Amino acid sequence: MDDMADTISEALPRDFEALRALILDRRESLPKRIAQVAAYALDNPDEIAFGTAASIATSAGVQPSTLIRFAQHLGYDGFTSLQQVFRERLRERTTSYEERLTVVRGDADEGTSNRRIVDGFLAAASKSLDVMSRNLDDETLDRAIDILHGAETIYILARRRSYPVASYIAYALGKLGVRSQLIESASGLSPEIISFASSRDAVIAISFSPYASATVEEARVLSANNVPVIAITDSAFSPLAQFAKVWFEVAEADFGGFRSLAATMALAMGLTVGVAELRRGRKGKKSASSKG
Amino acid sequence: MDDMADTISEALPRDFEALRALILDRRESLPKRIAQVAAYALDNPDEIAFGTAASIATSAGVQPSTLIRFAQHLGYDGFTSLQQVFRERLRERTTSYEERLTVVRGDADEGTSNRRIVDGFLAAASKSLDVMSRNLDDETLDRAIDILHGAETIYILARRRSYPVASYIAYALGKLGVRSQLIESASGLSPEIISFASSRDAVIAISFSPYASATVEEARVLSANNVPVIAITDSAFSPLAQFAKVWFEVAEADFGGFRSLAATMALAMGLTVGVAELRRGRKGKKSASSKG
DNA sequence: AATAAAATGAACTGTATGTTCCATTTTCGC
DNA sequence: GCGAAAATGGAACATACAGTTCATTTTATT
Repeated sequence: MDDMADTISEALPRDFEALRALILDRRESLPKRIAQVAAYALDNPDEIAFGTAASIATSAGVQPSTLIRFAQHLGYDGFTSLQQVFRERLRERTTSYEERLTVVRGDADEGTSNRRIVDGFLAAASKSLDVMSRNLDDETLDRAIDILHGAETIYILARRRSYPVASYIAYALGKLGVRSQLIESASGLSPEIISFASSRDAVIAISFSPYASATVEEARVLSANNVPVIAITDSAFSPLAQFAKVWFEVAEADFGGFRSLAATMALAMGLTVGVAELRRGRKGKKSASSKG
Repeated sequence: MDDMADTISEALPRDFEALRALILDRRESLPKRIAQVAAYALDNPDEIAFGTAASIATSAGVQPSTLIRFAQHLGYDGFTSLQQVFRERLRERTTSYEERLTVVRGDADEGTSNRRIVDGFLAAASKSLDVMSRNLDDETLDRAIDILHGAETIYILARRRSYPVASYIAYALGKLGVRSQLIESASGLSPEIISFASSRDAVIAISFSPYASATVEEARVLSANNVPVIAITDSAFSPLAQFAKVWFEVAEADFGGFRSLAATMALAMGLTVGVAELRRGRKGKKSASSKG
């Protein structure tokens, strides 16, 4: 049955993704120490890429020889060949914008000055996404979506710089069939509209320093009327953070005095689609069911 | 005068950026072969990070010993210490989103399903920025900004999904002291407002498939009245591309049917600030002067 | 043009590294 | 519970590597 060293024609992985899949696939059947190395490898791919067999073995808590055995178990002829895959991964990783902007061979003038401006905004956006990806708390997100899920109408509060996000949320919610009401600064009807909101509704309030007074005031009123407030803001000292039931701290990078909206947008879309998803599959009401 | 090996107290670079600056700084004064290595190093940092002294020397077309001399010229005590800097660079490079989404230890369940949705939007945004960074043409950008620079009033045309971008442009232009007029779908006044536009003005029209008929129609009318149109759209087949004086092709990645706006936003900000910059320093009218 | 100084090429060397080997322990089948 | 097979630890081994050295060439100085 077992055709060990014979017909290993299953082309052994040359790229990291395939290797990772292979390891996860065989995880169950690996010997204890080998599995220990496998786990370490997937958790510390950079270490494998850069370290020496001895140093890796030490920090993984095994003997160097186990590393070779691990590689051979997977079909590689030694640790070195396996290490190549981990190095390739770093090679192929796309360059970050910050780097692309500075790591140009010539002293400075790469592209026109206009290009440099756009690059600056691209870099700011990229950085913001990065920070968001690291800092976003799963539980906060779940609580926010849970609250929005139960709301009859979702009110959206934002002015000035935050307004584009609000308008996008309103548009997306509309497309997804979720009832929402955008509070615009233009219309003087804000007080009337707000007075309709009840505890069965919910509010998404978006505001960054310097906080638009209208947004803050309206959020305060709504909160006082027991309408749950989800706030997207930039610090714990934000007035919105005080009376929000759930609040997100979003740190947007800026360029030339204009802060990015990329991370806020992504979060907004996540909230929107998250709510819609939950409403669609009403059966699994609270617990977020894992779909495909 | 020259205090060579004596007082090298100028802390030698431990991070790549500083090293790069150091190399560029001394570029002129380096011996031929050393300079050859320096150029190769900045062009192929990944090779330096992973290769052996011998392999690098071969592909750089020098002797291995030259690599050591290069390192020592910069103040490092050997090739290995220099190589550490190149390796650190790869280590610190933030993981891309696509990777972060797939390279998770467990089979699938990293974070909640809501988290996965937000991650999806973050990844889409990141990808969009990446594509934009690669495809944006400097000349197109310069021409667009040049046209907008000469405009008395900038009209902004966008509906539905593109509307948030338009509202952000309007906000930013306002803050920067550039006269602009946002054409909203809500107000039935569009035709009247549009009729005021002349060839001394300009239009930014934003529309993606399926193109909002109002945007297309209004852009057509304006173009017919000799108002120059800058279009931001998604393909050469877009109706906007036909009568636009300058048009940008923006490929936004999507997640769950909702396309990102990150790249469009960055471009929009670039246009906005680019125009404002140009207007501020009116002296250097056409050629983009290098400031600071 | 002659001399000194710097730079370069190429072989050599000590060391650090991956790998192999074998004794010991653990796991599994009967 | 016994025996076989697999897995593991640890030391010995071979080699591939960075770094050194020295002869040669190139560049600068007088």
